[in-house]
Amino acid sequence: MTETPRRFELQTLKAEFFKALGHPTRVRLLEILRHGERSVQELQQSLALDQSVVSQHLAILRAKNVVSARKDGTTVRYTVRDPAVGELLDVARRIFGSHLEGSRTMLRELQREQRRRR
Amino acid sequence: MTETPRRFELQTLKAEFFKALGHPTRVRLLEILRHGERSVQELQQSLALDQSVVSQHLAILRAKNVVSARKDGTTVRYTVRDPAVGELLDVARRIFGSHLEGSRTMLRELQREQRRRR
DNA sequence: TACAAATATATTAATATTGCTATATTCATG
DNA sequence: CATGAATATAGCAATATTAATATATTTGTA
Repeated sequence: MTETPRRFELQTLKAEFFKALGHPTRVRLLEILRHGERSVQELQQSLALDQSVVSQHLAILRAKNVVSARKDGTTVRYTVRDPAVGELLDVARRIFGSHLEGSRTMLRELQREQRRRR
Repeated sequence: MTETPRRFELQTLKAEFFKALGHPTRVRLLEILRHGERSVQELQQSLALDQSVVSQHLAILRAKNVVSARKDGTTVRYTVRDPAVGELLDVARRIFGSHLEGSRTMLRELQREQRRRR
């Protein structure tokens, strides 16, 4: 019953978790949610995105256990499940604050890619 | 010049970074590399994977500036660019250590999915 | 019951990522 | 310069993710 997950599976879990954070919209959602509970509507307004888009990304975060939902009448309020998620975001911020050369290069590349795609 | 919002791009950078960690093989690579420099060969042997598979994942980590490569004769040695990456892995570990219910559920789901796929 | 508000889910076409296998590239040495 | 060793990259089919739109579901209220 207390069978410890094999190493491989643990790493898959971690990977899945990181993958859940691997989308700009979801990062934006979490940057808001880390400061407290928010309804879908509030999130939608903050991000200025379509309702279904927001719900879809929230569903992904829910599926990966990053956030949890609480129903209150017809509105659903989301919270970050573990405050450690905030730490992840902070660490990421620090990383891009520190070795700027790398991130600058990445920025340029991202911009070039985006241009190419239009 | 239309100046694109800076915040958005920062979050895209973060997302790209997390995406780089969003694969079991890459998590495994980083769990080794965080303890010090390793050659491709060493990594390949530790993970028991094909050479080209390892190189491909290393290329992705390089592209996202997670690791850097140093050439030494015909062998290439990789290191983690920022020790903060180790912190990310630790935080992830803590997350899966704490709210076990969630991760257990995720584990079961992952296993079910894997079975379904065969 | 009917209706509106707030969310969620289904569908699907466009893109992106994976996992292979095969082929290049780079570098040291005879 | 031919060769072998260590890495890297190309090419491509199979999957997975995304974005956009349409449709459901759930809940409160008249």
